[in-house]
Amino acid sequence: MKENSLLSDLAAHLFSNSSGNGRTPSERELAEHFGVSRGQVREALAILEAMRIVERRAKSGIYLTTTEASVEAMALFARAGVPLDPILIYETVELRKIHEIKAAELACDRATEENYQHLRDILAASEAKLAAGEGLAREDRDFHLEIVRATKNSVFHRVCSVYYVMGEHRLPIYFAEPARSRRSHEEHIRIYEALLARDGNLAQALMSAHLQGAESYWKGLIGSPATAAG
Amino acid sequence: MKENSLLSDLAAHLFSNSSGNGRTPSERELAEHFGVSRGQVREALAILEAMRIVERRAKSGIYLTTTEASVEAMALFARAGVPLDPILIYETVELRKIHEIKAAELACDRATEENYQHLRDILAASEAKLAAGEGLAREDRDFHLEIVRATKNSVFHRVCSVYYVMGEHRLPIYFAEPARSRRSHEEHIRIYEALLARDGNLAQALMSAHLQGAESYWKGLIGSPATAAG
DNA sequence: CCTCATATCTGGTCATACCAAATTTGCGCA
DNA sequence: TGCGCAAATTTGGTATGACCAGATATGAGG
Repeated sequence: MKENSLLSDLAAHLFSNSSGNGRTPSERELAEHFGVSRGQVREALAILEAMRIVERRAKSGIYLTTTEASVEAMALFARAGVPLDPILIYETVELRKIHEIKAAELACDRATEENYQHLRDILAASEAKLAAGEGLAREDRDFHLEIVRATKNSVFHRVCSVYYVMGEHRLPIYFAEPARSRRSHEEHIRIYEALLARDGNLAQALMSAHLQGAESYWKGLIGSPATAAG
Repeated sequence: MKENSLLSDLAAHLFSNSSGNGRTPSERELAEHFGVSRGQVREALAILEAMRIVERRAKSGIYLTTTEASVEAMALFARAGVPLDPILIYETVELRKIHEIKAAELACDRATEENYQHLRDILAASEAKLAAGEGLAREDRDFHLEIVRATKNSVFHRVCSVYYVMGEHRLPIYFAEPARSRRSHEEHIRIYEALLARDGNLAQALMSAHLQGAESYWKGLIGSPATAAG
């Protein structure tokens, strides 16, 4: 779990210490602030630039470019604790629905015994967590990603993995409510049964209803997405 | 168009010059090979590591980790001219279908006059290209991405942008055939009309049929995806 | 208050050096 | 010949310092 803490810290720092025009402190200042060499700062900045979080202009400075940030960048932000624009969260949930309802359908055709076994393991782990009064953040993520994995489309899995990283800090909050964890778990069981029966339509419907709960939760939390227009 | 050529070249070089266990040449060797300082190589490697293309093990070496590469990494590969695993291409096309059919439906509800104007501009540009006997690679990408943009979901757009970067080298080949360009263009027109009529079902159906053509093309080119199982 | 020359700042790049752990080499022993 | 272990080497991780040239800020002069 060591990860690259400088990268996360730097990303967070840049957002707190940028002037109106999005200009951040210079490499030399950042190096001094974090107590590392300029080389280390440059390495981290290279990554942030590849993620389109910042733009480095020669002989001028480093500027934030949030509007163009890639999805991988958003995951990094979430990890670093940088608050994401609520609209982005709402958009992510919508995209997640598109992905996972389709994944449920495809998984009905393509899931192998290995996938089913993993799902059973995850459900068992969930039971244990529930019995212990703990939240299901990790198990929820594992369950959903295993279904995506069952589509046998690795690109699909790569894409979906990203927004679960984004939710790393948020899911535990969502599942802090025991009633929510239990209901989610029971819905997972029904989805698993539909997958096992290879009933594509049922799996889609159940997944849709399941995700609707999450969508409503976020909607209620961040208010109307009407401001997203424009 | 300058881009970071060292990054692309390095990625390509690592694939050509790695030993059986995936170990690549050392930083010092790479620096000498490309005629740059070790610092530059490290900056590029930091990005490749962030993309999960390589793993740097302290005091040991740099190792390829293709299986875990992110989608952004795949786009980088494509740009660098590194041949992608045909299975990945097939998987990407499948994912694209999932995305864009849904995007067409959503766009019917959310497209604004600005979107329609952009689509008209792109179609006009396509006509011009066709008249000049040129391929429609760029216009095809712009058309499809504009529909995704019309969903007003920026995360959606970010995700979809990635695999158009991946196709940068391939699309021109696809559209080299004039008959294909013309048919594609005519299908675009029909899709535009469905969007304008805000007929979600029709737009989905047309988009599905349109993408089916591309899927067949790739399928025929790379053979049966049966080997993707397992 | 505006203009323009000058001093300063900034990213881009390179060369070197040291560290400590991983890896390889090779000597000596069985 | 084969094995084991210590010494030499390689490797990534990190820091320091320097130079370049263009962008930027500063300030004197009109």
